[in-house]
Order: sequence, then C-alpha cells, then structure tokens
Amino acid sequence: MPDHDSTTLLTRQTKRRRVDIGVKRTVGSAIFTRARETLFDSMNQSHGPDQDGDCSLVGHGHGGTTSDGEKSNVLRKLLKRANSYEDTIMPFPGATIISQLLKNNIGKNGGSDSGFQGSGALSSGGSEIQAEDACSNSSRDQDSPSDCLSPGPPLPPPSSSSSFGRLSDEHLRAKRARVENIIRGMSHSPHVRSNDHRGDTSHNTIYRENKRKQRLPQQQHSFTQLVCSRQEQRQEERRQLKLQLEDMQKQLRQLQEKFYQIYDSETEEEEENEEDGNLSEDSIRSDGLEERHRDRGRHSHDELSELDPGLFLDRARALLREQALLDGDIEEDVDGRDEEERNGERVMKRRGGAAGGRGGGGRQLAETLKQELNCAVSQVVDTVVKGFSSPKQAVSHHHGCHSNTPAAPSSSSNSPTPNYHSSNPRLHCFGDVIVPSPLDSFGGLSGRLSGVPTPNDQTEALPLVVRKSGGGGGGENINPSLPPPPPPHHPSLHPSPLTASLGFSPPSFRHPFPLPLMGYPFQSPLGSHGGGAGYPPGPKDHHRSSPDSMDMTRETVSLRTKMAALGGGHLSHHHHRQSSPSQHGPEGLSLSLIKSECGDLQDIADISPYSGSTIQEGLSPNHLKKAKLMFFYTRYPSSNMLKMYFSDVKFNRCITSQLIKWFSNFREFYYIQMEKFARQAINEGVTASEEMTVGRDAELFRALNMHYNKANDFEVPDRFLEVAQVTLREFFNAIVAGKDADPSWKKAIYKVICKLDSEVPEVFKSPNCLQELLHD
DNA sequence: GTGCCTCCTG
DNA sequence: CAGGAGGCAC
Repeated sequence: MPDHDSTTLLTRQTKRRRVDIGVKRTVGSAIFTRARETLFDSMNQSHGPDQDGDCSLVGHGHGGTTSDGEKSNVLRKLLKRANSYEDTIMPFPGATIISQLLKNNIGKNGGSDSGFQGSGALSSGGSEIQAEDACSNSSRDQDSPSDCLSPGPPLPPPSSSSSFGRLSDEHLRAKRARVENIIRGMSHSPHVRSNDHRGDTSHNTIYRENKRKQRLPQQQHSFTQLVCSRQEQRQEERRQLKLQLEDMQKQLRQLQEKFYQIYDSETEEEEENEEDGNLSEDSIRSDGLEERHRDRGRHSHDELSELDPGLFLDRARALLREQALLDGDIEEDVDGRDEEERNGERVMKRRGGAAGGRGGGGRQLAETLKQELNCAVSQVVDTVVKGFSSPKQAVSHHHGCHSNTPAAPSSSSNSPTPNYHSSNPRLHCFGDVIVPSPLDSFGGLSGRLSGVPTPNDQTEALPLVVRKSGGGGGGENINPSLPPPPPPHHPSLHPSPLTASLGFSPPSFRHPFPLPLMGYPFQSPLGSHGGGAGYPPGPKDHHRSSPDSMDMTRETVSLRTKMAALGGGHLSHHHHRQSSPSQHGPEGLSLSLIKSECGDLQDIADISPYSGSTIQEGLSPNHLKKAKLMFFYTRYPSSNMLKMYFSDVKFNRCITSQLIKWFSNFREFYYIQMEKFARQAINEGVTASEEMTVGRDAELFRALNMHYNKANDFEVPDRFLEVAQVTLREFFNAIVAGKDADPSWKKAIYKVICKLDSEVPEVFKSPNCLQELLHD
C-alpha cells in the first residue's frame, strides 16, 4: 500500500533533482533550475546540522585506514596485473581474423547469405585506444572549476625494478628484445594487423568486402538475378580466398616453428635461472605465462602443427608484454641486421643448438626473426588482399592503405602509414560503405611506438566530448549548498586523462591493444550518423543510426544474461543473419538480442568491434565497476548525469534503464545494510544515534566497500563515510522512534539521503577513468 | 505514454 | 544483478 504523503514528498524531491530525458520533456533545465534552488533551501534548513556533526566524526574513523592502505597497494598491483592479463588473454586479432576467415569461407561455400559472420569472434580481441576526456570537457560544469586541479599526491609508480635485477640481465634483455621485435614486426606490418581498427588493413579490407557483399544483396533484395550472379562470383572469390588463406596459415605455422625453436632454448635457460631461487616479482607475475610457455615448449613440436595462429601470436604478444614490464630500455641493439637477414636460417639453427650462446646471438636472432616475420606476413597478406580485392570495384580509397605494405619493419615505426590520410583523413569509403577511418583511432600508433604520444586520436575525440558535455542542458546534480562536497580527494585522481591513458602501456612499447578489455574506445566523431556520440544535445536525442553505422558493439553485461537465457537461437531478423554458433560470436548474437528487445533501437547492420567506431552500445563489466565507484559520490544520479559520465556508451532507453537500475540496486543494497546495522546497534544497546560513527574500519563500511569496491583498489571518499553515517543514524532514529511500523517509513530517509549526493569527480567522465583511478 | 522509483523475486 | 510489478510525476 503506497503511502501518498511521505511518498509524494520524497518522489517530488527526488524528481526535482532529476532531469528526465523523456522525449517529451523539454523543459528539464528550467525545472532543474528551480528544483535546485528549492533543494538548496531545504537542505540548508534541515540538514546542515547533520553534516556538521558528521564531519567531526569522520576523522576519528580513519584509524583503520593504514592497514587498508597497505592492502590496497598490493591489491592495486594485482588489479593492474589483472588488467594487463585481460589484454594478454585476448586473442590476437590479426591471426584470429585469418583463421576465422578461413573457417567462414569454408562454411560459406553453400552460398548462404551469412556474410561475415565471423565478426563476432573478432570482438574478443577488442583493442581500443581510449578517448580522453580532457579537462576542457568540463566546460559544461561551470560550477566546478577546480575539477581539473587537485592531482593529489601521485602514488609511487609500480616498482618493477629491484628484486629481479639478477634475472633481468643481459639474458632477459636479449629475450625481451627478440620477442618485442617479433611482435613489433608483426604489428608494424600493415598487413598482418596494424591493429584492430585501422589495423589489419588488409584483413579489414577482406572483412569490409565481405560486409559489402553481404549488404548489397540486402539492399537490392528484389533483384534476384543480381543476387544469383553475385553468388557465383562470390563462390569463385571464396575459393580463391580459401586457397590463399590456407597458404597464409601454412606460412604462419612456419613462423610458429621458428618462434618455438627460439623459445625452446629460451625456456630451458629460463628454468635454469629460476632454479637459482630468483623468484622476483616479475617472475611471479609472469608465472602463469612462463609455465604456459615452458609447458608449451616441451610439447611445442608436437603441437606446432595444430597450434592456432592466434594463439601463437597471442603468446608472443603476451611475452612481449611481460618483457616490457621489466623495464623500459630495450632496443638500441638493432643494427647490422642485414647480415642476419641473409643468414637468418643459419642463425636460427645455431641458436637452437647452443642454449648458452646468448648475447649477440640472441639479438641477431631477434632481428632475423623480425625480418622473416615481416616478410612472410607481408607477402601473405598482400597476396590475399590483392587477390581478393582486385576483382572488386570501389576499393580505390582503401587501396591506398596497401601501397606501403612492404614497409620496412624497423623503420616503419617512424613512418608506417604515410598514405593513410592521403584523401580524407577521417573517411574511408568502402564501396557503398562509408566508415570512419580506422586510422583515426590508430594513427598515433607510430608515435606511441616511438614513445611519443601522438594526439591524433585525441584530437578526434575531444571535440566530441566537449560537445557532449556542453550540450546537455542543465543536468548538474550538484548541491553546492550541502555540506560542501569535498573536492575530489582521491589521491589517484589525475587531472590529465591524456597522460594517464598513455601511461597505461609500457613506455617502450605502446601496444595498441593493451588498453583495457573493458572497451573504452575512442569516441569517433563519425561514430554514428548524426553523431551517435553527441547525445545530450537534446533530450530527444534518441537517434537511430543507420545500418551503415559503424558503431562498435561490445558485450554487455545484461546481454550475456540474455544470451544464456535464450540459448542463442533467436536472432533479429533485421540482419538476415543466419547464426551458426561457431561463426557467430556471442557478442554478435547478444547484440542482435538487445536490438530486438529494444525495438526502438537502430538496426545495426554491422557488429564488428573493429569497425572503427568507438561508442559502445552496451555496458561492460567495467562500466559496472565504474558505476559502483560513482556510487560513492552519488546515490541518485540523474540520467543526464549518467550520460555525461558514461560518455563512451551510446545511450538509448535500454542503456539508460540499465544504468539506472544499477544505481537502484546499489541503493537497495546500501539501504539494506543501513537498516541491518541500525537494528544491530539497537539490539546491542545503543541508545543514541550519535554513538554510532562510520569510519573506514567500521563493519558497515567494510560491508559496503566490499560491495562497491571489492578489490579495494579505490580509495573511498570521506564524504561517503559521512553520508553512510547520516544514513545509519537516520535509520537508527527512525527505528527507535518506531517509524518502521509504517510500511513507507524508509522513504523519509531516502528523501534525506538523496540530497547528500556530492559531485562526482571529473575523472569519472573519462572513459579511461578506471585506469586513471586505479593505476596508481 | 514515458521515465524513474521502490519492492520483491530469482 | 536483472526482471517485473506497482506507483507517481510529468
């Protein structure tokens, strides 16, 4: 039985501080303005005292901070590692594409209309370089000019130096250099995979071609004759492609063999070293990896033939990351490789025979390997791309990407893709499909590789971000008059998202992938038609993106659930996508599901995560994590606020609802805990609410922290402790007063608490905020 | 009608 | 944490 008195009060108050984004609600800002005034008044009147009292109490609660702090340092490291491994685990997209293409091609021989169904599988390699919300982004929040200040004492950089000094002698350097060279060679080769978005330009070509082929029949659905002829043509192409891909795989296997030849000797030596008892931090970190490799090394010869190229490359990449983490300085030893190029094979053999012969041999080998890898991969990919795209029309723009394919590996780091921006720097036209240039996302690769941050990507993203934050009207959820929300005090809040994002990957190697799996990709200005990224401009901004929209989709939290529930059988019919489980990645499926569920959504024709767009259509686990951290600041975020702080998500009703639901769930848990502890206190004989404080060592706080900040890698703002204390006391008083007899007794408390929201630090607006917040 | 909220359930 | 129900405000 709803109680209309208190309920009304609560909801009214709550609503006022909300800005509804409903299509029909265009007066939000006006309402908001008034509401804020009203709120300030009421807050000043009724809750000032509470706040004052709280502040004094909080300090005392800090006693327990130290142990938590220590723990959190360790945990931060662990978390960082976990993030790194997340990346490491991801399949190497380039190779995955190859095998996937092959599979698809074989599977598609029936001439089905399945198009590029393998795209779903590609998503797992999601590599997004993240757009940064620079401080300019706060232009909208005039009230908080201090947003970009307060860098807080930076925590000491994760020390990965001392303990494994012995291990990281020349031996490790050599190894590191070799592996890095391998990988770099691969990633530089514009063919294999320059990276995911722009990357594997050639694979992308294939992919786009496929997509285009898939799309044409759809668009000209009625012209069956055309379809027939097209199918023939496609079958022919498929046959060719299949052959070429098989060839590619062969060559890749050869590369694997070479890799393992080296690795075998490597691992043997590795074992010897570790027997010395040098269990450094690094060796611990890379334990799993090492074991994996060692194990792999023992059986490598048996497995070589079956080894998935993706695994191979992935392993190489993982190894590189491991190496890169040791410390920065490697390379400089890349000279005189001409000789080695010629003698590559012999060097290789020598190497295999002499396990102890490190030093110069290792570097030579590295060079050799690098060269060979580059050559082989370049050739293969080039062949395939040419063969496949030549019969195609309208790939002229794209071909510019191949002109420099045989780029010299080592020098390519300085000028890998000069021609990419030759025509339109932002657009690449693939036949009838216009997509954002993938290079916009990765154009900075060369710079990153050479250690010089290139703001190319950012320059793309920033205008968007600014637009976003500026256009949304008054959605600020700030209550300046309240106990002044303390300035963002988290020590790890960095004012410069830009630097933070770049700091994520090891300086020696700006790998395009290592960026978090969570997928906080770039904000592409062309993310979707009409600016999918530019939501807030108006509350009615429920734009639909056209089928050509290249919006990237990643798995969403909820989608997984739906997937599981629906068993993956049902697909949106919009896309004529016959889903064969093996070809259709779960993400693609889930996307379709969400599409069909959110009927008002755009019918996305392309689900490729590599399509170059950056705005996600789904919420990732990291979004959830971010939301939880935001809960420490705001319990009742407005939907506008959510839009601002989740600017890397393409909002629609579903997303908004989900985010709101999340916060609703957070609140639920929060209030349940409050009630529980309040009753507990009463049972324990507490008579006055003032006797209760909430410090960081309080059980209540631990429970909450466990829920919202499980890894304890985020320093909860003091303000949250204050609010928690207020809440606890409110519950306590209400219960003591017997108000809990009223079924709606909590609502009065909600009404109080909803006014205690504080401003969420600007950092949270950055898609990279998790890195920035947790990486110290 | 729509958006958001709480409560309940699984 | 997601879904659904019930309710209120716009």
